[in-house]
Amino acid sequence: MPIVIDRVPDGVLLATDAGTTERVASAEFAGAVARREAARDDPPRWVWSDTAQWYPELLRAGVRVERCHDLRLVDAILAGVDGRPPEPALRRTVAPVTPTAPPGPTLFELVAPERHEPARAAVALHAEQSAALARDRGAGSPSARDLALLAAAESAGALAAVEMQHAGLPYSAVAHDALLTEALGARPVTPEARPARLDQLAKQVEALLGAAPGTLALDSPLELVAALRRAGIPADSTRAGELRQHDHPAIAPLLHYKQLSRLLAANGWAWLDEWVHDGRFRPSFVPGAVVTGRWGSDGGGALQLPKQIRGAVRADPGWVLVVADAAQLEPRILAALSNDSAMARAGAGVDLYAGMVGSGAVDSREQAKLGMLGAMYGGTTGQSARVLPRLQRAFPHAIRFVEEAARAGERGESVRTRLGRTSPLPGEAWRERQLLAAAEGASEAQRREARSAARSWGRFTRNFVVQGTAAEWALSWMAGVRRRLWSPDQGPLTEQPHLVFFLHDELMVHAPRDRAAEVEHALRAAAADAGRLLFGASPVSFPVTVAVVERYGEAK
DNA sequence: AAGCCTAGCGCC
DNA sequence: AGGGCGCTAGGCTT
Repeated sequence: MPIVIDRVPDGVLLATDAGTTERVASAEFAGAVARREAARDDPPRWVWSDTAQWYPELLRAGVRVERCHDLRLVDAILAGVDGRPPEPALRRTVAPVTPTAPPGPTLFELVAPERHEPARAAVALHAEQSAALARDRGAGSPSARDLALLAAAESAGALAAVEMQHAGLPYSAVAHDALLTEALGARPVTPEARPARLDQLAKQVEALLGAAPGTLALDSPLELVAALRRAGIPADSTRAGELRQHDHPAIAPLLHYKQLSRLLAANGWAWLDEWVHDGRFRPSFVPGAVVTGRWGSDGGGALQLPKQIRGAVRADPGWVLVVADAAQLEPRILAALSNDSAMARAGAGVDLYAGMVGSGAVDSREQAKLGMLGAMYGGTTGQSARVLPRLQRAFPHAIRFVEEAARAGERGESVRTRLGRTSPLPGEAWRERQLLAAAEGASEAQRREARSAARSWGRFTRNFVVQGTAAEWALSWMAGVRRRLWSPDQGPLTEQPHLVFFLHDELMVHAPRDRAAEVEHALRAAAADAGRLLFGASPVSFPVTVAVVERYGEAK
């Protein structure tokens, strides 16, 4: 649903081509918009179907959008709250536009001027959504204020995602290549050939397992397990964790092979060729991809950039990377959600886990971390389960909160994040199973399976409230950082401090060195803002660690 | 050839 | 019997 801009009575700018039959070239359009934007004191909020669809082209034309309302993303949230399917008109029919793609059809050519239905639908949807965001849904439902905040944060995230793709993460292909060469040997002439170091390790493993050179497909788990067994290693799988349990001379080189093979397959030269150009890594980010509200990615693997290669992420000369990480975000979120004052006190410093040790609740930082992760994920075994009783005594409100979220899921109910994002309900098969198991004459096996499925859904809802609220905090943080860095008068986005990376609880800003302190302040201040936005006067703090570095690998 | 699944491992 | 993802390779089905 493309774009003409118009004022609507509440001061919102609406993206619609209703009433306009003129064909306008997009550059011309963008220029007109830019002038109009610059003349305003009160920044407009653009309303459009899909930020990822429309914003890249505007950015390329030099137009930055400060605020928007993403109909598709907001509708998905509201649909979840109201338990209805998402609006079909907002289904994505065209792939999102690559920020660096050569200009395709202009915005106006994408919809013939004689067909205004999509635009009219956009107007109607926006009216509906505005009403829905303001509607009181009764006790226990998210407030209009919270949903509006969530809509704004989600939409701001969508803008930031496009801007990050547009700017790209500064990345040294030379450094990456050097790193690969150091680990694997020189780049083979053909992509199928095994680099020297990898080949050497493969032959070593074959020899140690008693196989002839070139006869063992190390990348095939089935073949490898068989070969291990033939060599007297009682392996059930080829997972690194299991292999380490076995004592055999072939294990060490095999683990090394697997590590290098992984590096080559996931982030080797092919990856470099595909994703790094002109000194920038431009992965895709997908806001709202995960039901909890976390972002996803669909190309480039932005959210899985291995620590091993982060040294290749390098600021431009004279610039720095300001890398900020929200310290122990999820347990802090839980402390705030549950109003657990003991946990809030433990989190008064920068290290919540150390604070838990200091309060005497647990013996070690490692124990604190494992225990909290287990509590938030629903772990029932190992060390995390052993620590749980102590956590329960020390932080009863926090533990009760996640337990109640788990029980709700086990009953087949939905749960909500702080701002109201609602978990999906289990499917029909799940319900059927629970009913059958509860009926008279159900077999022991049926009851056991139903119980297991219920527990599993409970682990999902248990985690949903924490992971989802953490995602809301992170979106609010990002939106705040973006707002604080915003200055449309100072030229293009990439000539001033700008966001380049986001990783669930971590933000990175690429900035001229002499502006690093200002950026650091923005990152810290926005984090404090985010805490207040979500939790008001809660005593829980949300400290961020900030590193000003030239290479991402130096942070942390 | 394309699509789907699993194994395994990378990130949080 | 620990939550959420994406990606690759192998291996199967269509």
